[in-house]
Amino acid sequence: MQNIKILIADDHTLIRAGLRQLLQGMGGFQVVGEASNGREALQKTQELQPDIILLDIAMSELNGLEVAERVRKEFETVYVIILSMYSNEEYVLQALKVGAHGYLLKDSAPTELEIAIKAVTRGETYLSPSISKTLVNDYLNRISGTNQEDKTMEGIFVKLTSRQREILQLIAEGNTTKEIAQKLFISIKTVESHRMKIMERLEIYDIPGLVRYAIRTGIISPN
Amino acid sequence: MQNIKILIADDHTLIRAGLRQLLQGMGGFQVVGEASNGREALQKTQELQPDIILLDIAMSELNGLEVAERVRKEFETVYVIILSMYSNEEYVLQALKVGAHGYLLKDSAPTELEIAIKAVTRGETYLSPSISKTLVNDYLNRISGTNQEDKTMEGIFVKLTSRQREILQLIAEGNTTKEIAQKLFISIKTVESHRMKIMERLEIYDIPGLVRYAIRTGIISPN
DNA sequence: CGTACAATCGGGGAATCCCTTATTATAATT
DNA sequence: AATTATAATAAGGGATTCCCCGATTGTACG
Repeated sequence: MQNIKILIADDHTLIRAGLRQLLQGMGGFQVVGEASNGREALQKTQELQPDIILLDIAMSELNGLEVAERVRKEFETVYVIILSMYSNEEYVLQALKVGAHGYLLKDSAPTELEIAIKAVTRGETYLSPSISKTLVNDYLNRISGTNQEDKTMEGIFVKLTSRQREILQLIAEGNTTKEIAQKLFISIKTVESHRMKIMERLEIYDIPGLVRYAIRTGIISPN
Repeated sequence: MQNIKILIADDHTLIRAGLRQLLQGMGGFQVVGEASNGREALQKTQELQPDIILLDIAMSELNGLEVAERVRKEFETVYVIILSMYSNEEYVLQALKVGAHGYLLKDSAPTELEIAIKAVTRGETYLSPSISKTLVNDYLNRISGTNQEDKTMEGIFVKLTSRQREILQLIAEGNTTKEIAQKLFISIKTVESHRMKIMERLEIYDIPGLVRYAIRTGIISPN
């Protein structure tokens, strides 16, 4: 069995060096190159023809998701694993959409990296276990169904109804349940009911989490 | 010459594993432990009595700068190196202010890490070369001159006490009052009291507002 | 016409929030 | 040394919210 050739793309030199050491310590892997930004990642993919690219999302020039998309189009034989700090649904969905083979959180055990690489080279798709299953299922259902315009990246707009978004925004803007009820001329109980539905949908069960979600998805700004 | 005992504190397991491999490959260093959040970093510092702590800034529970401040106060023999993605003026200044011995960008060569650790153990202060000299000189001038209250951190760091920032972070991360009380080993009533003081100081009287403030000022990220 | 789901509302108990007050310790000032 | 200020701790108590249950109505879709 030949070594698996790997290209590491991450903005941070120390992180790249660390990953390189980690992979070399595992055996069976050969780090054939490093890239310190997205554009370089594309160049080196062409030059070095690796089996696998490990792609950080937050890179200058061209972010990891962009790189993933182009690599998938231009180099069909290269497997792409996204390495991300975040389990944001938007990122994960976008990664799936552009055809990444793996999505691994930086908060993963080293062995998980090994497992992910091996799974991907067998043609499987690997996602970090902590990534919501329902999320992925939703996505898969959606794309397998009537396709049309891809509704994937409407982000929040597919997950919540209009009313729920309205209430989420009011919550994130600091209105209390009572205030929301008054503004919308509905009962406090109804607002509570909406809030709970929102929490279930998003799988976020605390108010600060809802606020952060609203900011991430652009429903409100932090200002 | 004995091995230098190192504690690594970073939210991300993969990054920690990478750094560990990197340091072990260098020789002369012994990674005696890892911490996956700020509070754990404090605990392990006490337990393991390392010579050096490598501290990421963006950590849950307690951010790296807070940890640095406390470690400097409580464990005078431990050297502190901040490992950061950013060369933000505010971060660097704050790091200097709380008495960190080093500030290293994650975008540094592996050898720089080695150099930094050795410099620091000799009692020197090490900063990544790309960090502006003028910045540091300005700071040093300011503190050596008429001291007064340090106006450096007009942002968050003058408005809140360390304890208050800690609690604000925990609130914004979605911990309930009870959870915070348990984590800090204090009464619920005390947490409530802190929260009210924070609200008065910031003139923000709702939790979503506090969360937005924490995001604006970089105490937490929206993710 | 049945199934699904959105939007509405209620009961009731647990938990939190909000306001006031208080004690102790430490830091700064005089 | 005495005073003042402020941080960190905590309790009491009433108002409010949260959370888990269920229920009704309307609408869209096959």
